[in-house]
Amino acid sequence: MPRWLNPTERELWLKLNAIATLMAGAVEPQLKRDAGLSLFEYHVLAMLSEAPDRSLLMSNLAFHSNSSLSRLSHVVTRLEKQGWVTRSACPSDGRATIASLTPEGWAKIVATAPGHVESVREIIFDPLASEQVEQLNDLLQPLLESIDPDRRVISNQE
Amino acid sequence: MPRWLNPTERELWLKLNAIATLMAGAVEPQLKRDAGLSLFEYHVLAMLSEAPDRSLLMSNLAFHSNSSLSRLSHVVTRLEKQGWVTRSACPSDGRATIASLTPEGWAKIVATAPGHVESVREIIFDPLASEQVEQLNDLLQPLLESIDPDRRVISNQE
DNA sequence: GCCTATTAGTTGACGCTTCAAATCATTTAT
DNA sequence: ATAAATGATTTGAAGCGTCAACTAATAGGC
Repeated sequence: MPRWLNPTERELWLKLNAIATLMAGAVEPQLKRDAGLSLFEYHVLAMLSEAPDRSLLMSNLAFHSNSSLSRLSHVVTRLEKQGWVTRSACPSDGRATIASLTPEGWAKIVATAPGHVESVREIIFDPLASEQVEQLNDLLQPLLESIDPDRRVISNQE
Repeated sequence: MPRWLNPTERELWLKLNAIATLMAGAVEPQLKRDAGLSLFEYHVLAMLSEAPDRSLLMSNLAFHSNSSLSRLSHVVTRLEKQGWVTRSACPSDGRATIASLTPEGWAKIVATAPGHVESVREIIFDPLASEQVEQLNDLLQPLLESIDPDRRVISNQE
Protein backbone atom coordinates (compact mmCIF):
# COMPACT_ATOMS: atom_id res chain seq x y z
CA MET A 1 0.00 0.00 0.00
CA PRO A 2 2.54 2.67 0.93
CA ARG A 3 4.71 3.97 -1.89
CA TRP A 4 8.05 2.73 -0.55
CA LEU A 5 11.29 4.35 -1.56
CA ASN A 6 13.26 2.64 -4.29
CA PRO A 7 16.96 1.92 -3.61
CA THR A 8 18.22 5.17 -5.11
CA GLU A 9 15.66 7.23 -3.25
CA ARG A 10 16.50 5.45 -0.04
CA GLU A 11 20.19 6.10 -0.59
CA LEU A 12 19.58 9.77 -1.28
CA TRP A 13 17.37 10.13 1.78
CA LEU A 14 20.03 8.59 4.00
CA LYS A 15 22.64 10.80 2.37
CA LEU A 16 20.61 13.95 2.89
CA ASN A 17 20.12 13.03 6.51
CA ALA A 18 23.79 12.34 6.98
CA ILE A 19 24.77 15.64 5.39
CA ALA A 20 22.18 17.54 7.40
CA THR A 21 23.40 15.95 10.60
CA LEU A 22 27.14 16.09 10.00
CA MET A 23 27.78 19.26 8.00
CA ALA A 24 27.69 21.69 10.88
CA GLY A 25 29.97 19.42 12.87
CA ALA A 26 32.53 19.53 10.07
CA VAL A 27 32.64 23.31 9.88
CA GLU A 28 32.01 24.32 13.46
CA PRO A 29 35.21 23.19 15.19
CA GLN A 30 37.29 25.81 13.36
CA LEU A 31 34.81 28.52 14.37
CA LYS A 32 34.63 27.40 17.97
CA ARG A 33 38.37 27.11 18.27
CA ASP A 34 39.37 30.30 16.49
CA ALA A 35 36.46 32.57 17.38
CA GLY A 36 34.43 30.93 20.13
CA LEU A 37 31.33 31.04 17.93
CA SER A 38 28.81 28.42 16.90
CA LEU A 39 27.94 28.24 13.22
CA PHE A 40 24.53 29.65 14.00
CA GLU A 41 25.93 32.59 15.94
CA TYR A 42 28.35 33.30 13.10
CA HIS A 43 25.52 33.15 10.63
CA VAL A 44 23.44 35.61 12.59
CA LEU A 45 26.33 38.06 12.79
CA ALA A 46 27.08 37.57 9.08
CA MET A 47 23.48 38.28 8.04
CA LEU A 48 23.49 41.46 10.11
CA SER A 49 26.82 42.52 8.68
CA GLU A 50 25.45 42.39 5.15
CA ALA A 51 22.18 44.20 5.85
CA PRO A 52 21.71 47.92 5.27
CA ASP A 53 22.77 49.77 8.41
CA ARG A 54 23.95 46.39 9.64
CA SER A 55 20.46 46.11 11.12
CA LEU A 56 17.47 43.85 10.63
CA LEU A 57 14.10 43.30 12.22
CA MET A 58 14.12 40.22 14.38
CA SER A 59 11.65 38.52 12.04
CA ASN A 60 13.81 39.22 9.02
CA LEU A 61 16.90 38.06 10.83
CA ALA A 62 15.09 34.89 11.90
CA PHE A 63 14.15 34.25 8.31
CA HIS A 64 17.70 34.80 7.03
CA SER A 65 18.99 32.53 9.78
CA ASN A 66 16.50 29.72 9.13
CA SER A 67 15.51 29.96 12.73
CA SER A 68 12.47 30.37 14.89
CA LEU A 69 11.95 33.75 16.47
CA SER A 70 12.33 32.15 19.84
CA ARG A 71 15.68 30.58 19.08
CA LEU A 72 16.89 33.83 17.59
CA SER A 73 15.73 35.81 20.58
CA HIS A 74 17.76 33.63 22.93
CA VAL A 75 20.84 33.86 20.73
CA VAL A 76 20.57 37.62 20.32
CA THR A 77 20.41 37.90 24.10
CA ARG A 78 23.72 36.07 24.30
CA LEU A 79 25.25 38.11 21.47
CA GLU A 80 24.08 41.26 23.21
CA LYS A 81 25.86 40.18 26.38
CA GLN A 82 29.06 39.81 24.35
CA GLY A 83 28.57 43.35 23.07
CA TRP A 84 28.26 42.33 19.42
CA VAL A 85 24.61 43.16 18.88
CA THR A 86 22.12 45.67 20.27
CA ARG A 87 18.35 45.74 20.23
CA SER A 88 16.32 48.85 19.61
CA ALA A 89 12.67 49.68 19.09
CA CYS A 90 11.40 49.97 15.56
CA PRO A 91 10.05 53.52 15.01
CA SER A 92 7.39 52.48 12.52
CA ASP A 93 6.01 49.46 14.39
CA GLY A 94 5.89 49.37 18.15
CA ARG A 95 5.80 45.57 18.28
CA ALA A 96 8.97 45.11 16.31
CA THR A 97 12.59 45.01 17.44
CA ILE A 98 15.60 45.97 15.38
CA ALA A 99 18.80 44.03 15.93
CA SER A 100 21.96 45.88 14.96
CA LEU A 101 25.59 44.93 14.77
CA THR A 102 27.82 47.00 17.04
CA PRO A 103 31.26 48.17 15.91
CA GLU A 104 32.67 45.37 18.09
CA GLY A 105 30.38 42.90 16.35
CA TRP A 106 31.53 44.16 12.99
CA ALA A 107 35.14 43.81 14.08
CA LYS A 108 34.37 40.30 15.23
CA ILE A 109 33.14 39.05 11.84
CA VAL A 110 35.81 40.93 9.96
CA ALA A 111 38.32 39.08 12.08
CA THR A 112 36.51 35.76 11.87
CA ALA A 113 35.34 35.58 8.27
CA PRO A 114 38.61 34.75 6.50
CA GLY A 115 39.35 31.68 8.58
CA HIS A 116 35.78 30.50 8.40
CA VAL A 117 35.50 30.96 4.65
CA GLU A 118 38.78 29.15 4.15
CA SER A 119 37.48 26.24 6.19
CA VAL A 120 34.18 26.14 4.27
CA ARG A 121 36.08 26.24 1.02
CA GLU A 122 38.30 23.35 1.99
CA ILE A 123 35.51 21.18 3.28
CA ILE A 124 32.66 21.98 0.93
CA PHE A 125 34.04 23.39 -2.29
CA ASP A 126 37.44 21.89 -2.83
CA PRO A 127 35.92 18.47 -3.52
CA LEU A 128 33.47 19.95 -6.06
CA ALA A 129 34.16 21.17 -9.60
CA SER A 130 32.58 24.52 -10.41
CA GLU A 131 30.23 22.77 -12.79
CA GLN A 132 29.05 20.57 -9.95
CA VAL A 133 28.47 23.61 -7.80
CA GLU A 134 26.11 24.96 -10.44
CA GLN A 135 24.31 21.65 -10.80
CA LEU A 136 23.90 21.19 -7.07
CA ASN A 137 22.63 24.70 -6.75
CA ASP A 138 19.94 23.98 -9.33
CA LEU A 139 19.02 20.55 -8.04
CA LEU A 140 18.73 21.61 -4.43
CA GLN A 141 16.46 24.54 -5.22
CA PRO A 142 13.23 22.53 -5.54
CA LEU A 143 14.16 20.59 -2.43
CA LEU A 144 14.57 23.76 -0.40
CA GLU A 145 11.31 25.16 -1.71
CA SER A 146 9.51 22.00 -0.77
CA ILE A 147 11.02 21.90 2.70
CA ASP A 148 10.30 25.55 3.34
CA PRO A 149 7.24 26.47 1.30
CA ASP A 150 6.67 30.02 2.54
CA ARG A 151 10.19 31.13 1.89
CA ARG A 152 8.96 34.52 0.84
CA VAL A 153 11.41 37.37 1.36
CA ILE A 154 10.13 39.66 4.06
CA SER A 155 10.35 43.35 3.36
CA ASN A 156 13.32 44.92 5.04
CA GLN A 157 12.81 47.08 8.11
CA GLU A 158 9.11 47.85 8.51
CA MET B 1 44.12 37.16 0.71
CA PRO B 2 41.37 34.71 1.63
CA ARG B 3 39.80 32.81 -1.23
CA TRP B 4 36.27 34.23 -0.92
CA LEU B 5 33.28 32.37 -2.21
CA ASN B 6 31.95 33.41 -5.59
CA PRO B 7 28.23 34.20 -5.87
CA THR B 8 27.22 30.68 -6.88
CA GLU B 9 29.29 29.11 -4.14
CA ARG B 10 27.84 31.49 -1.63
CA GLU B 11 24.34 30.68 -2.78
CA LEU B 12 24.99 26.96 -2.55
CA TRP B 13 26.51 27.29 0.90
CA LEU B 14 23.48 29.20 2.16
CA LYS B 15 21.21 26.65 0.54
CA LEU B 16 23.02 23.72 2.10
CA ASN B 17 22.76 25.39 5.47
CA ALA B 18 19.08 26.08 5.02
CA ILE B 19 18.38 22.50 4.00
CA ALA B 20 20.46 21.12 6.84
CA THR B 21 18.63 23.32 9.31
CA LEU B 22 15.10 22.97 7.99
CA MET B 23 14.82 19.44 6.62
CA ALA B 24 14.23 17.67 9.91
CA GLY B 25 11.65 20.24 10.86
CA ALA B 26 9.73 19.48 7.67
CA VAL B 27 9.58 15.74 8.25
CA GLU B 28 9.44 15.51 12.02
CA PRO B 29 5.96 16.89 12.76
CA GLN B 30 4.25 13.91 11.14
CA LEU B 31 6.42 11.51 13.18
CA LYS B 32 5.87 13.35 16.43
CA ARG B 33 2.17 13.63 15.89
CA ASP B 34 1.48 10.11 14.64
CA ALA B 35 4.08 8.13 16.56
CA GLY B 36 5.54 10.35 19.28
CA LEU B 37 9.01 9.88 17.84
CA SER B 38 11.74 12.29 16.83
CA LEU B 39 13.36 11.73 13.46
CA PHE B 40 16.50 10.59 15.22
CA GLU B 41 14.68 8.08 17.37
CA TYR B 42 12.90 6.72 14.32
CA HIS B 43 16.18 6.46 12.51
CA VAL B 44 17.76 4.50 15.33
CA LEU B 45 14.84 2.06 15.43
CA ALA B 46 14.91 1.76 11.64
CA MET B 47 18.62 0.95 11.55
CA LEU B 48 18.13 -1.73 14.17
CA SER B 49 15.16 -3.17 12.33
CA GLU B 50 17.24 -3.73 9.22
CA ALA B 51 20.25 -5.26 10.96
CA PRO B 52 20.78 -9.00 11.27
CA ASP B 53 19.05 -10.20 14.43
CA ARG B 54 17.70 -6.65 14.68
CA SER B 55 20.82 -5.99 16.75
CA LEU B 56 23.88 -3.80 16.43
CA LEU B 57 26.85 -2.84 18.53
CA MET B 58 26.41 0.62 19.95
CA SER B 59 29.36 1.86 17.87
CA ASN B 60 27.85 0.51 14.68
CA LEU B 61 24.49 1.93 15.52
CA ALA B 62 26.08 5.29 16.27
CA PHE B 63 27.75 5.19 12.88
CA HIS B 64 24.55 4.29 11.05
CA SER B 65 22.75 7.05 12.93
CA ASN B 66 25.37 9.73 12.23
CA SER B 67 25.58 10.26 15.94
CA SER B 68 28.09 10.41 18.73
CA LEU B 69 28.20 7.45 21.06
CA SER B 70 27.14 9.70 23.87
CA ARG B 71 24.06 10.98 22.11
CA LEU B 72 23.14 7.46 21.11
CA SER B 73 23.62 6.15 24.62
CA HIS B 74 21.17 8.71 26.01
CA VAL B 75 18.62 7.96 23.30
CA VAL B 76 18.91 4.20 23.73
CA THR B 77 18.28 4.69 27.44
CA ARG B 78 15.01 6.44 26.57
CA LEU B 79 14.07 3.83 23.96
CA GLU B 80 14.80 1.13 26.53
CA LYS B 81 12.42 2.78 28.95
CA GLN B 82 9.72 2.66 26.27
CA GLY B 83 10.40 -1.06 25.89
CA TRP B 84 11.49 -0.82 22.25
CA VAL B 85 15.18 -1.63 22.68
CA THR B 86 17.27 -3.73 25.04
CA ARG B 87 20.96 -3.68 25.80
CA SER B 88 23.03 -6.81 26.31
CA ALA B 89 26.70 -7.60 26.75
CA CYS B 90 28.69 -8.54 23.69
CA PRO B 91 30.04 -12.09 24.20
CA SER B 92 33.18 -11.53 22.15
CA ASP B 93 34.22 -8.18 23.62
CA GLY B 94 33.51 -7.29 27.22
CA ARG B 95 33.67 -3.55 26.54
CA ALA B 96 30.99 -3.58 23.89
CA THR B 97 27.21 -3.38 24.19
CA ILE B 98 24.68 -4.83 21.80
CA ALA B 99 21.47 -2.91 21.26
CA SER B 100 18.54 -5.02 20.05
CA LEU B 101 15.04 -4.22 18.91
CA THR B 102 12.36 -5.86 21.05
CA PRO B 103 9.19 -7.31 19.48
CA GLU B 104 7.43 -4.17 20.70
CA GLY B 105 10.07 -2.05 18.99
CA TRP B 106 9.61 -4.01 15.79
CA ALA B 107 5.86 -3.53 16.00
CA LYS B 108 6.45 0.17 16.56
CA ILE B 109 8.35 0.74 13.31
CA VAL B 110 6.12 -1.56 11.34
CA ALA B 111 3.25 0.62 12.44
CA THR B 112 5.14 3.88 11.95
CA ALA B 113 7.03 3.33 8.71
CA PRO B 114 4.22 3.70 6.17
CA GLY B 115 3.12 7.11 7.36
CA HIS B 116 6.67 8.33 7.68
CA VAL B 117 7.71 7.11 4.26
CA GLU B 118 4.65 8.69 2.72
CA SER B 119 5.55 11.99 4.33
CA VAL B 120 9.18 11.77 3.17
CA ARG B 121 8.00 10.95 -0.31
CA GLU B 122 5.70 13.93 -0.45
CA ILE B 123 8.20 16.38 0.92
CA ILE B 124 11.46 15.18 -0.59
CA PHE B 125 10.75 13.10 -3.65
CA ASP B 126 7.56 14.38 -5.20
CA PRO B 127 9.26 17.61 -6.26
CA LEU B 128 12.15 15.69 -7.86
CA ALA B 129 12.19 13.75 -11.13
CA SER B 130 13.83 10.33 -10.88
CA GLU B 131 16.67 11.61 -13.04
CA GLN B 132 17.27 14.37 -10.55
CA VAL B 133 17.34 11.86 -7.72
CA GLU B 134 20.16 10.03 -9.47
CA GLN B 135 22.06 13.24 -10.13
CA LEU B 136 21.70 14.49 -6.58
CA ASN B 137 22.81 11.13 -5.29
CA ASP B 138 25.97 11.36 -7.34
CA LEU B 139 26.69 15.01 -6.65
CA LEU B 140 26.20 14.73 -2.91
CA GLN B 141 28.51 11.75 -2.58
CA PRO B 142 31.79 13.72 -2.65
CA LEU B 143 30.27 16.24 -0.27
CA LEU B 144 29.38 13.55 2.24
CA GLU B 145 32.81 11.99 1.97
CA SER B 146 34.45 15.32 2.58
CA ILE B 147 32.26 16.12 5.54
CA ASP B 148 32.74 12.72 7.10
CA PRO B 149 36.13 11.45 5.98
CA ASP B 150 36.36 8.26 8.02
CA ARG B 151 33.01 6.96 6.92
CA ARG B 152 34.36 3.44 6.94
CA VAL B 153 31.80 0.73 7.56
CA ILE B 154 32.46 -0.89 10.87
CA SER B 155 32.32 -4.66 10.91
CA ASN B 156 29.05 -5.94 12.17
CA GLN B 157 28.84 -7.37 15.67
CA GLU B 158 32.39 -7.96 16.96
C1' DG C 1 -14.25 54.51 17.79
C1' DC C 2 -14.41 49.87 20.04
C1' DC C 3 -13.80 44.93 20.22
C1' DT C 4 -11.52 41.23 18.34
C1' DA C 5 -8.02 38.95 15.81
C1' DT C 6 -3.55 38.97 14.38
C1' DT C 7 1.32 39.97 14.60
C1' DA C 8 6.12 40.74 16.88
C1' DG C 9 8.68 39.47 20.22
C1' DT C 10 10.18 37.69 24.90
C1' DT C 11 10.42 34.45 28.61
C1' DG C 12 10.96 30.21 31.43
C1' DA C 13 10.62 25.42 31.84
C1' DC C 14 11.70 21.23 29.91
C1' DG C 15 14.12 18.00 26.94
C1' DC C 16 17.92 16.81 24.14
C1' DT C 17 22.90 17.23 22.76
C1' DT C 18 27.54 18.06 23.93
C1' DC C 19 31.46 17.79 26.58
C1' DA C 20 34.56 16.07 29.89
C1' DA C 21 35.27 12.68 33.23
C1' DA C 22 34.92 8.08 34.74
C1' DT C 23 34.65 2.91 34.27
C1' DC C 24 35.97 -1.26 32.77
C1' DA C 25 37.96 -4.42 29.16
C1' DT C 26 41.31 -5.43 25.81
C1' DT C 27 45.62 -4.86 23.50
C1' DT C 28 50.45 -3.59 23.31
C1' DA C 29 54.98 -3.09 24.95
C1' DT C 30 58.49 -4.67 27.87
C1' DA D 1 53.33 -11.36 33.41
C1' DT D 2 52.51 -6.47 34.19
C1' DA D 3 52.06 -1.85 33.30
C1' DA D 4 50.60 1.40 30.19
C1' DA D 5 47.88 2.65 26.33
C1' DT D 6 43.86 2.28 23.72
C1' DG D 7 39.04 1.32 22.98
C1' DA D 8 33.82 0.93 24.08
C1' DT D 9 30.63 2.77 26.60
C1' DT D 10 28.19 5.32 30.24
C1' DT D 11 27.25 9.22 33.13
C1' DG D 12 26.17 13.94 34.88
C1' DA D 13 26.44 18.71 34.27
C1' DA D 14 26.06 22.55 31.36
C1' DG D 15 24.31 24.74 27.29
C1' DC D 16 21.16 25.23 23.58
C1' DG D 17 16.54 24.71 21.20
C1' DT D 18 11.59 24.03 21.47
C1' DC D 19 7.27 24.71 23.14
C1' DA D 20 3.59 27.02 25.28
C1' DA D 21 2.31 30.96 27.72
C1' DC D 22 2.55 35.78 27.97
C1' DT D 23 2.91 40.87 26.84
C1' DA D 24 2.23 44.46 23.98
C1' DA D 25 0.96 46.73 19.66
C1' DT D 26 -1.29 47.03 15.22
C1' DA D 27 -5.01 45.87 11.92
C1' DG D 28 -9.77 44.73 10.71
C1' DG D 29 -14.70 44.61 11.04
C1' DC D 30 -18.85 46.89 11.82
